[in-house]
Amino acid sequence: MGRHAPGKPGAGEAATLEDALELVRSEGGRVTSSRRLLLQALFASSGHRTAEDLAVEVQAEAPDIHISTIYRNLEELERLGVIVHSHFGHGPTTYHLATSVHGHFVCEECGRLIEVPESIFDGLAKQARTRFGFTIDPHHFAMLGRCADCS
Amino acid sequence: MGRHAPGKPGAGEAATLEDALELVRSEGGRVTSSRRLLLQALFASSGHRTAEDLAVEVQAEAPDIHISTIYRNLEELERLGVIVHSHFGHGPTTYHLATSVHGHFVCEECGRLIEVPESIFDGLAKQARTRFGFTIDPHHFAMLGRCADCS
DNA sequence: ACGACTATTGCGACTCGCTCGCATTAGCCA
DNA sequence: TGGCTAATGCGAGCGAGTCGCAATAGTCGT
Repeated sequence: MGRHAPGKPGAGEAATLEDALELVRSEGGRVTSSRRLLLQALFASSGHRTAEDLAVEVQAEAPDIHISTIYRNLEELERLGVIVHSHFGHGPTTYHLATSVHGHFVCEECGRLIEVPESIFDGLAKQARTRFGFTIDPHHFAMLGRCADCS
Repeated sequence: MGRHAPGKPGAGEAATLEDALELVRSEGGRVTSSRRLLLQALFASSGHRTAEDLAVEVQAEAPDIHISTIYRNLEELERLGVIVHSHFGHGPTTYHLATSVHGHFVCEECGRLIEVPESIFDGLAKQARTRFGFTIDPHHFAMLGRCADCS
């Protein structure tokens, strides 16, 4: 816990919806209803959500909120460090709160997602660094393969 | 060496263009000029090629060959085990001969690609299997991060 | 060498997941 | 209350494929 996407100045974390809105405000952003609804959706379920998915939920409350607004807000919230996104093989980008960063294994056959502690990548990270000077980011892209049921 | 994408029945490898065409023929496929030109392009350079990229090269010889034909042939050649594809973060799918399968590190900042031996994933593979019953496929999707220059 | 059979092709239309420009709306602060 | 400008809705566009269909062309048996 306590880690977020690296490198962005002014990034911070938010444990509650109000914290997140406060963070938006403190950066000169405005608290709009689309922002609030989007954050509500994100805080309501702890899982991985696609933009489409979130749009449907937000639009249940306010049907006029456009998908492009969702994307723009997701981008902004990520810049602020409130959320992070990951890619699971084929299929759309998923977003979740930055408070729970972890690695992902995704089954190429059935699509099943397994959340794994980032520490499982420690050995690989070390080798990558010493042998190739490369710093891996195990969170951003999932590791693909086959789950127990499919292999 | 000697390993290819797992699981496909009838899969084989081809060391030369003629071997590959023979394999196509032996599976009831036809040796067409688009097939031959595509394989020529693939054998000519050992790197990672996108479909677009290959299309341009093929079309230099035969301008009428449509991009959809390229995609269909790439799919078929992969089914036969002649080539494999990988995904490098954002950006299009890349294809290369199955004779050199390896892992990939891709820099999220500058896009640089580092080819790494699959053995670097051995420790992770073992942990993934014992702790989660998950068999990783380190070739299909690249591991993202930062290269020495960008970190 | 000739058909017939059917794999393959070219073409165009379409999808998915975004991304962008632009005119309008609406937060926020004085 | 007004003004400044961030944010929004809308629609068009884009990259990377994917698909149905009618026309074409390899291959094989004779």
